[in-house]
Amino acid sequence: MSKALPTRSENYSDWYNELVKRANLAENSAVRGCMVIKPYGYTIWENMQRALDDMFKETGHTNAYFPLFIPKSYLSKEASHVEGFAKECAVVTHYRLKNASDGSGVIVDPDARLEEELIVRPTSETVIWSTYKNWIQSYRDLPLLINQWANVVRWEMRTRLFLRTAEFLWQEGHTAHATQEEAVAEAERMLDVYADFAEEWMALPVLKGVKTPNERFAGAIETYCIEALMQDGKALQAGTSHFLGQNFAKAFDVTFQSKEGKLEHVWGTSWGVSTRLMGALIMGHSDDQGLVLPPKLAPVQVVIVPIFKNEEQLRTIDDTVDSLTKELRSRGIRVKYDNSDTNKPGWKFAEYELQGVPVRLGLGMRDIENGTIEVARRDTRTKETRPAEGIAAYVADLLMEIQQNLFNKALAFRQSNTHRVDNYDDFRDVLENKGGFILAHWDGTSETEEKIKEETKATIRCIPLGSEVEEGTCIYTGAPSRRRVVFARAY
RNA sequence: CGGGAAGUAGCGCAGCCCGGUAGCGCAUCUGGUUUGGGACCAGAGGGUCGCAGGUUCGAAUCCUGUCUUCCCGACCA
Repeated sequence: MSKALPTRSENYSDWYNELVKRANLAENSAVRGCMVIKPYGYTIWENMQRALDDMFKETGHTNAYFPLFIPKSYLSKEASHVEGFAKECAVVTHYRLKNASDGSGVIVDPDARLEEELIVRPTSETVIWSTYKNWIQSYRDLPLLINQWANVVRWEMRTRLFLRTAEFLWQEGHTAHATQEEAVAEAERMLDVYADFAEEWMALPVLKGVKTPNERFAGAIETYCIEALMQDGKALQAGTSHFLGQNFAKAFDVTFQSKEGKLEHVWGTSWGVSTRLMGALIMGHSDDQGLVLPPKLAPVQVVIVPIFKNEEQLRTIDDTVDSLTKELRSRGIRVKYDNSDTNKPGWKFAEYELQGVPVRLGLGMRDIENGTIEVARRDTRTKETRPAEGIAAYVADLLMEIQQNLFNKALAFRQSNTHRVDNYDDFRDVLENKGGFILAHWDGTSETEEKIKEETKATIRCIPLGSEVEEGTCIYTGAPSRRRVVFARAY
């Protein structure tokens, strides 16, 4: 690995791409639009999965698994749903290969055409609702609260590591309820779960809101979302939760008998977050030295680097570190002791910074003599020498402080990059020169939304939940408006 | 699918205009000196120059075709 990353200010895209590769998170695969997630990156994803999964369990959900392939006829049962996904589906048409008669290699056997094509799932509503039809008969079967961890495929034209890939990993929850109120409450509850996860684990503040009809999930009545702000001033949709109404229940004829004995269609929700969260995590905190990870998600929370001139010194340091490591581990801290002699300390310092390890402890003969230890924190890039006595407790506190500090920094960044704007000129000016979230009045029509998007590339990220009513006029048409919505350019 | 650019060692690139049998940096291996912020010296290994044709005594270099990748658009979590 050679020297410095591109800087964020020079070229944000280059910086991001290089960072993802150099920090060993992921790389492009030879397979079109697909990504290889490397062990280090995958470990972060696993940490996210574990935390999310616990939250799903706490809210009463269980995991299950549904097929990768969706018969074409399933996908087309809900009209707006298929329309939304039709343009990005991978389709299986054959089930066998054979040797070419001219010996040129293997070809698709034309005799092995499938009677009905199979779609590689872009999302699983259709297979799942076709299954739910058999699982639900009575109100006693409800609510049905299921989540699946899976991969999905969307044939994207242009891809970017973690943010947009042809195949990605995600979780998708699919629930069925007896009443509309309960389903809406579920969609809102899961949005809260996502927001809590983003803020408490990823240390990223998010805006909660609902999408405009234009941006709504294909087949949903209402799409809730969380939106995060990246360091280049662009928005990133970090998670969505959909109230599906009875759309899928009707399309797949999923009914139940109520207490009163009436046959009714169930009410549905679906919600998901993907490996895109990795992109949000990277873009949200990292700097020109590399990745910055919140301690709660970091595969390694503390790295210990010995500084030694010979074998004998190393053995002395090893002994000291051994008890320190045990003490840290007993507090549940993930520790790595890198006493390899293949790289010098300076190289290790730079490398672990690149990988975003929150805390680094440096220990040499000087420290052993003085009873000290060097503590370096990744978030502020500051170092201090502290007494070795009580260092484990200090580090445990420091990790929590770093977690909080990252959130505070991200929140302060979002606040200073959120602008209230009252006319179109200012709107364009802020968009071009500052970026960030723009709070502006909108007349509520799709036409206006489309025009603004065409002219500025900015989209309505969300209509914030719980925002106060404020009389105003649309920045584009001047028509009356009763609340501000959030505009931004987005990933 | 439109508009650009690029395919040469594991990675990043030069060489191409003006044909003469392939080079640099990083990485790797060996030996030595080093080790508190990305060490240094010496040596070594590694490439049918994307692929297929053509021109030529001779092609990484010129011509034709083709494939792939990347960037900018259309599409999207």
